[in-house]
Amino acid sequence: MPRTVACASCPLRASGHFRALAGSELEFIEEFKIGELTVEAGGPLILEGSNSPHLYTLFQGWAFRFKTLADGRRQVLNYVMRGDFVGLQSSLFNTMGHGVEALTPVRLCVFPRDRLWRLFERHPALGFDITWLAAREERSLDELLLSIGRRTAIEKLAFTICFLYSRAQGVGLVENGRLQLPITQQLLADTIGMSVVHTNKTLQRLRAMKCIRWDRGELEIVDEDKLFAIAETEREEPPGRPLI
Amino acid sequence: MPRTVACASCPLRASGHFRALAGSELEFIEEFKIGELTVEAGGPLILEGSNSPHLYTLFQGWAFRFKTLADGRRQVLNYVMRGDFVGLQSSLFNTMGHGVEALTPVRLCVFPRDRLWRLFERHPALGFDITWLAAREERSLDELLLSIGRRTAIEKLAFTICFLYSRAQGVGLVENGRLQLPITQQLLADTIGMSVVHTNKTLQRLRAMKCIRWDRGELEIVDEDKLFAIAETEREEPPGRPLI
DNA sequence: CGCGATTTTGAGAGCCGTCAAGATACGTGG
DNA sequence: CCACGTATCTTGACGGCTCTCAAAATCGCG
Repeated sequence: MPRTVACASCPLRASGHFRALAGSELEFIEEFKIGELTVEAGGPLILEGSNSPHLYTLFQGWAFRFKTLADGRRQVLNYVMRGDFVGLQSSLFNTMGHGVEALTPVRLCVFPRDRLWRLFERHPALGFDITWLAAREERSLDELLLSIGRRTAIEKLAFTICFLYSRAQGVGLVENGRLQLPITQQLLADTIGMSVVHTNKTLQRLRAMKCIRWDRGELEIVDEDKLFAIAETEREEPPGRPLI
Repeated sequence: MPRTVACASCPLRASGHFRALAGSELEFIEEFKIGELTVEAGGPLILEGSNSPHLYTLFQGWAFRFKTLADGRRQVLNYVMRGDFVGLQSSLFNTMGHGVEALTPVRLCVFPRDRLWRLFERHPALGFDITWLAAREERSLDELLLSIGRRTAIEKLAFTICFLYSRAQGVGLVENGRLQLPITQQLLADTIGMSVVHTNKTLQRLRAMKCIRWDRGELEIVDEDKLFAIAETEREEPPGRPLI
């Protein structure tokens, strides 16, 4: 039995959450992939400021992108869930502007960045897919920026929960309306630019309002309409999502 | 005399701030371009939530990207300067998640979004360029996010000024260390997620510290080292920047 | 010169951060 | 299975940064 999964029999691809590929595209990706990487929970996946020779697609577990200041203040930029592509920046600028860290044990497909150009050349549709993913990341950041900059504490929290829930739902991580969320309140605080203490108190307001239930790492949205109304955001993920 | 400029004699391209193109690429862009658009200061360039059939490259003036909440709260996401490409989101998702508004009279090259696919297909290098631009936008957003979420008021302001100055310098808008900045304090406040009042008071602290001079819309950085130290950021723009 | 937009200043309130300590959950080893 | 240590969550008090409100001063433009 091979240690790595063949792309043709990739369980993620079979899940139906991603756009179907032409046979030749799949073949190319199969050849593009040079291995798999496993990282334990809490381990670094990409170092801030590094010059990584690899690109990755996460196919199991959770991770997060972040930036830090010299004195340790940290900002979470986004969460990395299965199907997400990371490491593009070092391919284009020779340096990663952000770090990536595992939240749970994580498994990733590894691609060599020096063959990225060939991907664009041989399979424009895959190049288009990468642009699609970059634009989607940009859209997420736009929304988080609006949130941190202009929403109130409770709105920020509601938004972030809606955002995580929608994304997780988009890749089939929600079962019976429940989601296993491996996120501490400290991390949540670093996502919305607040202190842990105030994050905690605001979270309790959302619980008291019967919007959400969240204990032992399991999130359930009790009153979806109310929560999304507070967050003032859309429920949908853009369709036709690619998977490299 | 033609009303529109031929790409081959584009003054922006001749400025030396952008990567050189192969002849066939230039020809393609020439054909890709279907016209020019002029918008007056304060006018909308792209409407939030719209489904624009066009892509644009701004070649004269300043604009900004933003998102708003229902009650009018506004967050500036980034500034659009000459050479910047806007409108990609509607090509990929059929809807713009943000608006774009002109700060000064603005001129743009117009491209039809339904021919974007052909660009990837015929000229992978140009597709790669678009990915490059998207990744660069993402990097800018990462930095702004860190700023709004985790920097103090004076650090936010210092960072934003450094950011604007560096970008403007990268496209030749800085002359004798001076930059014409068409930005009001209200806009600056909406960029860093603060109120105008506090933005104003913080700006005066930076002036008192002799870091900057800024009046009548002209910005001069008096003590570059001090300002960048407060901002805790790098001075450089990634090299090899493309222009579509 | 006059009007609207922008900048500046002051005062007071409140949201949110820091500090600190206790409670609970989780993982590990005995 | 229990004991223990560490990480996480929770709670309370207090201070201050930043907001809102309001008004005056200045700038830009016709």
